[in-house]
Amino acid sequence: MPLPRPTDGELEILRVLWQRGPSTVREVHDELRQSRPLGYTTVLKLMQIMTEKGLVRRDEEQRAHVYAARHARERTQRQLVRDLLERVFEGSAARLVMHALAGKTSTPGELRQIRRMLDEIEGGAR
Amino acid sequence: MPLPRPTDGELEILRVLWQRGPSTVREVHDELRQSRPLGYTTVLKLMQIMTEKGLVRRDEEQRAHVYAARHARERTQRQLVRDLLERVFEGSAARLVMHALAGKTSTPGELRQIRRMLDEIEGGAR
DNA sequence: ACGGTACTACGAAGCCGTTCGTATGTCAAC
DNA sequence: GTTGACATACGAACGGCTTCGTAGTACCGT
Repeated sequence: MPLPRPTDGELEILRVLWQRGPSTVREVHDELRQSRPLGYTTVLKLMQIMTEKGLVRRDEEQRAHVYAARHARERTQRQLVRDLLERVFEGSAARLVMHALAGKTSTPGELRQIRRMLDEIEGGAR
Repeated sequence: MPLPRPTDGELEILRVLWQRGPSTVREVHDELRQSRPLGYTTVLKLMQIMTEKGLVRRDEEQRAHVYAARHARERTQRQLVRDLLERVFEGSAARLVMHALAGKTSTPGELRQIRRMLDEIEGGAR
């Protein structure tokens, strides 16, 4: 069973977990509520489903269960980029990269980092 | 009304329309059927919904209506990249780029093209 | 003219994602 | 012990996506 692509709502929760580390439903809810109104049990239910799907792990030691993202942010990001690549760019990473660079301004430091990455790729292939 | 993010099924159809140009339901269906079993009316219904949403345009001159993607592939790609950027990368284009480059091997020509793009960006900022 | 073929339109079912209300359980403090 | 605060579990409603069956209609060949 390949881990499923997180839905929009699930991604919101994962973002909080990645940023905060292991958290209770209340903590996640408090966080999310700051950007939009949202019932407590809504978050609870969602996180229960995410547990079933294997997107998060649940520690039931305490009365208030503690949830943690099952996979590191980087791994999930990589999965989603790969997914977009296949569905929309027919595998051409370069086209995706160019859209990303064109659409959003990056800092000089980031650009330098990308160049370094290109160097590594070309160096390794040689 | 901002144009909605295409669903997975809609994206499949858009890919065919971008590749083939304006097409009838039958032509799209014939194409899609080669990768997976799929009823004719399923494709029809989906394309009707896409028309309502404004994702495609429909020419009803002929008995078999001719559908065309409303927006060029590049524009939709840009939209989806931007969307992923906000939802998953919190706006950091560089992080997205690096995942894209790391995950999939690119050809030397593509890599050169990316470098040229970096040059343009830095040149413009100076 | 008739029969078959091909097309559109429509409705409905099934599943999933999101949302919330309610029921139930636990714990601490008074 | 009773009450209040707070937790989980669960069911249900609602909408959206996907799928298909059926009905109606236009066209073409014989």
